[in-house]
Amino acid sequence: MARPRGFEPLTPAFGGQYSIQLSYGRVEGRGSYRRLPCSVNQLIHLGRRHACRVLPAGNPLPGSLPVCLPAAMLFHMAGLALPQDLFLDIFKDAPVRELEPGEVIVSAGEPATQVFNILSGVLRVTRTGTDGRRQVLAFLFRDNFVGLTATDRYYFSVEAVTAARVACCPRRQLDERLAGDPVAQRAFLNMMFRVVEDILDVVYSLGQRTAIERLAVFLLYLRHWRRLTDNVADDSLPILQEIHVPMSREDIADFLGLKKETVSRSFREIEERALIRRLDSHRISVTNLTALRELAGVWDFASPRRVAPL
Amino acid sequence: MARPRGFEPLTPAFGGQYSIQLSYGRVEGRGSYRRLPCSVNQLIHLGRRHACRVLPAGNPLPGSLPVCLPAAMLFHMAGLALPQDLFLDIFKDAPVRELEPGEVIVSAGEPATQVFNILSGVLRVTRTGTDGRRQVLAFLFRDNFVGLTATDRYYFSVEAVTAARVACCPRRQLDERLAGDPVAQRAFLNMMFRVVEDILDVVYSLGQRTAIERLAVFLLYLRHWRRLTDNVADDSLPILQEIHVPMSREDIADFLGLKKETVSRSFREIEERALIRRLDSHRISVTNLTALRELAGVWDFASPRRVAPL
DNA sequence: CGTTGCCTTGAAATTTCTCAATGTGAGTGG
DNA sequence: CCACTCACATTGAGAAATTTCAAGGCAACG
Repeated sequence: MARPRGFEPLTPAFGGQYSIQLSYGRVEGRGSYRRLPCSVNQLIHLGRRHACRVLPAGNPLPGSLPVCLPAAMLFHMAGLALPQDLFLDIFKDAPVRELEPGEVIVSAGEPATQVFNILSGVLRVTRTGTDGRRQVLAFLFRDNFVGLTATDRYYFSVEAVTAARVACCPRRQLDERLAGDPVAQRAFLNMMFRVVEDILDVVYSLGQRTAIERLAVFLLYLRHWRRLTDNVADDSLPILQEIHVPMSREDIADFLGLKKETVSRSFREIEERALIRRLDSHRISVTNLTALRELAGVWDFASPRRVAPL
Repeated sequence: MARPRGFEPLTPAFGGQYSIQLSYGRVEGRGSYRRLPCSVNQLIHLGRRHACRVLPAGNPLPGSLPVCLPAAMLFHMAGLALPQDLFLDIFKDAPVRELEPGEVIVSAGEPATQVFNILSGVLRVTRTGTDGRRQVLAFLFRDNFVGLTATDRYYFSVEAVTAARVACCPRRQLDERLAGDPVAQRAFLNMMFRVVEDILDVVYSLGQRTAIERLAVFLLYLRHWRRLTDNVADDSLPILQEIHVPMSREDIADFLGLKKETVSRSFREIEERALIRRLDSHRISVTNLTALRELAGVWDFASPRRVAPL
């Protein structure tokens, strides 16, 4: 089945129920990557020639409602291995899963039986509404941890953005570890504080910043993570001049609360202001870091990550 | 000094440094409520006749940057007293502070020495950027707890929206309590999970929902809190038909990432669709709850608040 | 060398914001 | 008791930002 001109390709395969989002229209059905849930003509007749993406329908969770509710516990670790990350030893002998781009390791609605630690690669944490709108809640990098929830089911999905390696550990094991070790539990709690702070920054961004400012913050955020994952101590090292953008424009858009076209245009505007140069669509060279920071309103993310001593 | 026609009144007094925000323009200076930091003519000459509000300048924190960084640890308790809220006894003999509307109990940048438990009234948690943009991170209701941070300074401000009563307790006391009682610490950790879930809902709202949808969610959220604070068991009780909106349009706007005019217009649109009636500006009568829930995409907030048993 | 899977760009539509003016209800002083 | 002021709230009109829809562009791949 050839893709008609103007149609965008579909995102990689999922299993199960789909909703096809055609900017405001919606069809439901079953299908997989190569096989559309309905004919292309049917899509066209639905009013728009611009089928965008196939998303798994956001599953309403038992006892609660689609999206606005308890979403997830996820969390960023401090990045660099800090002394208080004491509970990490549970991952020492844990089995490692190799992920292909697009592969799903956590599906919203499934029982939350496992927790994960990212060894390499980039993943995204998403929440999709029943109407197909998707919010990327976070990107996960090396040494990030994800999977714990307050309730017994995941309220978010986690998919690989790039090829990735992930250590998997039964959730019960973590629970037991924390129950038996108050120090580890305290470390865990401290990390939660940082997570909350990080998410509140996202709230500020989404609520107050303009599109171009959000993108500027995002670029600095990627630069920051690059620095952490590669253990670059010096902030001014030339290797940091280039920012690697592993995720698609669509992922960025869903993270920043924009549309992919707006993300493209914001990239262009930042480039026109001579703050960056686009080497290719996944590599950015920063030509004026100071101005980029000013635009973002953020100097650096390497702020007090260390937790106040107990 | 008479207020010229067209000018909006200034918000109540703060101490210290101010920034006057006149939609995009900005002056700095010192002053108090009645005495402007500069003459009205000076304001007018700055370009716009529409002085809006006096805000304390968002203070850049030492070692980090203005806004995007570690913002705050705050958190919502489950509302109803749940068995796992074991650490609350530290507030039993704590001194109680009576707050007037607008009174500040936590200022961003100050050392984080106290934690608070709300006994009655409504407060708001805010983060203000150096350019005067303000994001309301959360509203606090009865039995909410606020004040703990990962670092030793507050990264947010807390002010009273209505008259309120707040129990104050030294932070050290809470730290000691948690250090000595793993069960309380686990309860605390579980509450943090719920906080993260709540905040991620806000992220979804700000990123994906339209103005009118955000307002619909917000109304349901207020209804939910009314239910919790007043211990209304039955969701369909007529007392819940009326929603009390204690905060100003500006507060709502800064919470939802909109402007106050947009909030007003969204209220009107929801009213025109016959989902609500505006009794007065602080009281809303819900005429079609089902439709309101559909608009919000949220059925209820009373979802799994209880944490999975340890 | 055409297909595939993104990315970019343009133009028009829509939403939200800005600016300005007016409305309202609760106090307040004459 | 009656203006008046004050502190918001509402509304309208035009501007700006963002999204929608449409059409190409480009690099990788078989």
